[in-house]
Amino acid sequence: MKKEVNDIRGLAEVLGLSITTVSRVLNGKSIRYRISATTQQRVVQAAKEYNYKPNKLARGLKLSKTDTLGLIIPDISNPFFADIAQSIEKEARSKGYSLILCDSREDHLVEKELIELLISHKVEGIIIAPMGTDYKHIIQTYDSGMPLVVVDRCFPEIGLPFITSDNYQGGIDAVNYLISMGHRKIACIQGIPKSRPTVERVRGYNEAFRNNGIPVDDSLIVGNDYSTENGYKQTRILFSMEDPPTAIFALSNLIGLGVIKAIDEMGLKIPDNISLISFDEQPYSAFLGTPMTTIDQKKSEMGQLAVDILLKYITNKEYRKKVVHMTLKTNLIVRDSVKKIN
Amino acid sequence: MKKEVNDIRGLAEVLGLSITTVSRVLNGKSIRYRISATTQQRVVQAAKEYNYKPNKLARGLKLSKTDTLGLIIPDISNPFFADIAQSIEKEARSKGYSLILCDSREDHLVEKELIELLISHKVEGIIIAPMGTDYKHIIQTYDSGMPLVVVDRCFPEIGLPFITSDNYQGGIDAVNYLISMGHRKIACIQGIPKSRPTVERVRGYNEAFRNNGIPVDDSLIVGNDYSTENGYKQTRILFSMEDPPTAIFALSNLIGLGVIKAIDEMGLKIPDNISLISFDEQPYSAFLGTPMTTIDQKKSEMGQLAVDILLKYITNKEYRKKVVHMTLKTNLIVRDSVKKIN
DNA sequence: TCTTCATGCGCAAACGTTTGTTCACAAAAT
DNA sequence: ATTTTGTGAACAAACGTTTGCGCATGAAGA
Repeated sequence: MKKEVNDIRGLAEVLGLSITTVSRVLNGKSIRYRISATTQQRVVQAAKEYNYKPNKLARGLKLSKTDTLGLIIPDISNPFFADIAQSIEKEARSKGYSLILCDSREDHLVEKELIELLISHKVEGIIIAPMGTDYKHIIQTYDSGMPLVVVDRCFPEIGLPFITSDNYQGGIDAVNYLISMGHRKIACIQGIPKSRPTVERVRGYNEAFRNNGIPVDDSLIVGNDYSTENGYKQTRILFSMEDPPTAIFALSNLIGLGVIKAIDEMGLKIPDNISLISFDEQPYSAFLGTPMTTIDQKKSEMGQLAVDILLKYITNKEYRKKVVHMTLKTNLIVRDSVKKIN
Repeated sequence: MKKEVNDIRGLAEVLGLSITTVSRVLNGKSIRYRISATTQQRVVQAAKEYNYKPNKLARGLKLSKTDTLGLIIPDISNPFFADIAQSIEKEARSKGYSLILCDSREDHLVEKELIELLISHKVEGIIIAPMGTDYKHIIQTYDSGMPLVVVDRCFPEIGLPFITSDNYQGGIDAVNYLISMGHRKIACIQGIPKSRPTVERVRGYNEAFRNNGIPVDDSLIVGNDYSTENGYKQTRILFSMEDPPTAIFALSNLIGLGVIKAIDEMGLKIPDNISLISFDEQPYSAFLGTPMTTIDQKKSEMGQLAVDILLKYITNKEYRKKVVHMTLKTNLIVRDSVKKIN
């Protein structure tokens, strides 16, 4: 039976060479250090044979290079973020990086701790989809020199690199469409109120009304987070009004699901009794009770670009001065959940 | 401005103490090494003040303790696995562990490489939802001493710890229900044919027929992976037969979605033209065109238990001799996608 | 024959921790 | 006055790598 080799030392021993030489060959520095061709081949061969893989801890300690990125997501069970996470993982690994996954559960304190956790893990960079209401901890991390890019819930007012959807235009498109279908009394169920996607989508909502010369009723802008529960609750409340809206603009796929649940429970029908349009397309969107009209986001592009930019920051110190702000087009997918009225 | 402290050395310097003493205090070994109470307080205070966090690489190298677990998932964009991943992340972190997330994309070769990657990262244990067709690489890793637990796609025939659903009973329940609703010609669209969940669910399918004294038509057991595409394609094929089935048993939520898509495209209705029951409940299941009857799995329990068991393996060498095999009850959720016939 | 040079490889320090052992000092015991 | 004891803290090695520098050896040039 072959000797167990877990060390570079072990490998060096079976080869009768020094650790130094083995390391050099394995790191492709043979020419630079004039290692003979035969030695080179022997080392490579033995490394394969004994399945030697360098210890990433030791390597990371020595080189300050851990081949690891950190990812902080507010809720991985939300398919929107699961999709982003998947594309990030794929892109990262294809570039030789592993991913430490953290789920902040939309908790600000947890988010702070997770950043520190990632730092102590010596990740080379961080991709974060933050809660989106506060950025002190994030900018502080960024300013300390940690390569970092924000996805989805960005902060355009400060110098943090981000990549997100064009939520403003998405909001305009959604509401324009509703208005073009004759709707005037349109409720908007928000995500986290101060988070950028919500702010922008609401801004689009307002802008669409203004463009069409219709006054906005602020009392129809309700809700406070991206969850199904919020969608459900707010819909029930909206329909407890004497004159409920004719349409709802749900600011996330989860909210949309909550709206449907409430509508369902009340024995009402989409779009007969209420029209619905929801942000974020999902595989099931087309197969819901009423196929849903949605605003699609380029999730996999978002993840991929986030990694590419982050990697540029990591490898190119000069590039780090550029603060990349990137906005991805959204796409209105018309189905059956909006009724033409009047 | 305060001096920057990234080192234990830096911290020791500002304190005028040796590295040794600082380390001991921070690791709670003050009594054992007779560090005075005042020194103790000074150290703790300074550590907080300078926000010192030990370098996990150095610590891991020295202690062979990385506080890191590896997770390999075949497809994180599949909400079934996203849910499991979420509960795993939560449970792991609550126990002080971080998670390296890997997505094997149902690719056997990738899966092998990912295991080696995790090993070189010196994770303390691995949770893997494998492709489920081959286990050589997995058992080899396990035998080498790496704590490991398999979730979902297990291999009961070999000595690998696992935790999965009672897919056999789930299959029986589903088909029993269909039969009780008068169905006899029931198609089964499989996941990966040799993977355990599929094998067991199909076994349940057969058993239910036998129990009811009905012969099984093997030609109705079709399909070859857990994807939406598979569900779609097989449904189209099934309906190209002269005498199509009256019901379909879809062996995953993704397959179920594919079935719906095909039915939809053909202008047919669930359950009028075809009944459907699908494995794995999802938040949207209740709100589909026809609210879907499903077999629910205890996903978060699965994740949580996987971590708990893995941690026992890690911390308790004795426990490692026990090979835990755990099976979680499934639950039939009846909705409207199955019609009573005859 | 003696110096110079190219070739091929190894020594040892360093990365940031932890920890067995040792050391210095003062107080107590002899 | 000397030894013992107790107290508090530091020295240095080790974890598995990488790498600047140095050290042999033999061939070529003087």
